[in-house]
Amino acid sequence: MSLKQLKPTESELEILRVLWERGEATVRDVHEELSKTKDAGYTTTLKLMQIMHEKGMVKRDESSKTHKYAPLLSREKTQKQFVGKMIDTLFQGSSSQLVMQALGNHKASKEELDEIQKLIDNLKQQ
Amino acid sequence: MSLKQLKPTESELEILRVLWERGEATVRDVHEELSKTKDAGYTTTLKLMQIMHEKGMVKRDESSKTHKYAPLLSREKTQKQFVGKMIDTLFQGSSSQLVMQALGNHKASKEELDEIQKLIDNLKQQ
DNA sequence: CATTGTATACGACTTGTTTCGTATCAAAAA
DNA sequence: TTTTTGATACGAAACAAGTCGTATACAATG
Repeated sequence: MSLKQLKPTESELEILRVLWERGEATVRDVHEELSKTKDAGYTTTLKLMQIMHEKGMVKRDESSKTHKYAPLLSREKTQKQFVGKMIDTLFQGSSSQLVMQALGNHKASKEELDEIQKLIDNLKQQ
Repeated sequence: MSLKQLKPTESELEILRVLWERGEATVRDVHEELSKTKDAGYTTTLKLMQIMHEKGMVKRDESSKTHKYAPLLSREKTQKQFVGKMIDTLFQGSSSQLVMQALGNHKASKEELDEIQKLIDNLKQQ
């Protein structure tokens, strides 16, 4: 029953994105942030966050009237989970194919490329 | 109304995976392949593939009693779609972060690493 | 104290996905 | 020709996600 297999939905990921960024946020914080790109009512966001709380994805500080939410899933674990799944179903198990896709279609700065190169050098040494 | 915005579900991706691999397959082919890792009845797979046909995700050759299905979404386009989405929602828009994640957690062979290195060299030149 | 504004709780509706039972059809086997 | 086998079609149930209306609580303000 660990957190490992909790798989956030699309909307839950959007909320988590905000929580990861801020560390902690109220429903209104999150809702305002999401409103920039999406239009759903306040109670929709509220309900979603309540459900996430039930599922154990976020923790809730109820000490004041206005609850504060914080993520329980780490960004890293979640990234790992999704990347793994994606490599399996979409890239025939080959991480390098995913890498080529990502680098080929989405620009990265010279600095980022340098960093990746460093990582590759490291991996090759082992 | 292009194919661009068709977003395959989890189950649809599994079916597409088989179709991409084989180029063309019957419902039974697909179902047998999926049975290895999943247990759902034959008619479930059938229905799913019929719906995919309605949605325009696959084409269907009905010239013989046993229909043959083939993908209409390309693997590349679909990969691109999902990778893009993922970079946005999970990697703050940074492709290199996704790359680091993928390389860090999932082994790649020396040959693959070489290939990636070549790609990076190319990208740097521009 | 009454009103207003801002919260949470909760139930219910809508839409989409997955599942499967059953009907039907056609070709191959008996 | 009758039966059996293997295929598609189709409807409906089960489930899940997302949406929102409304009830209710409470504190700040008038």
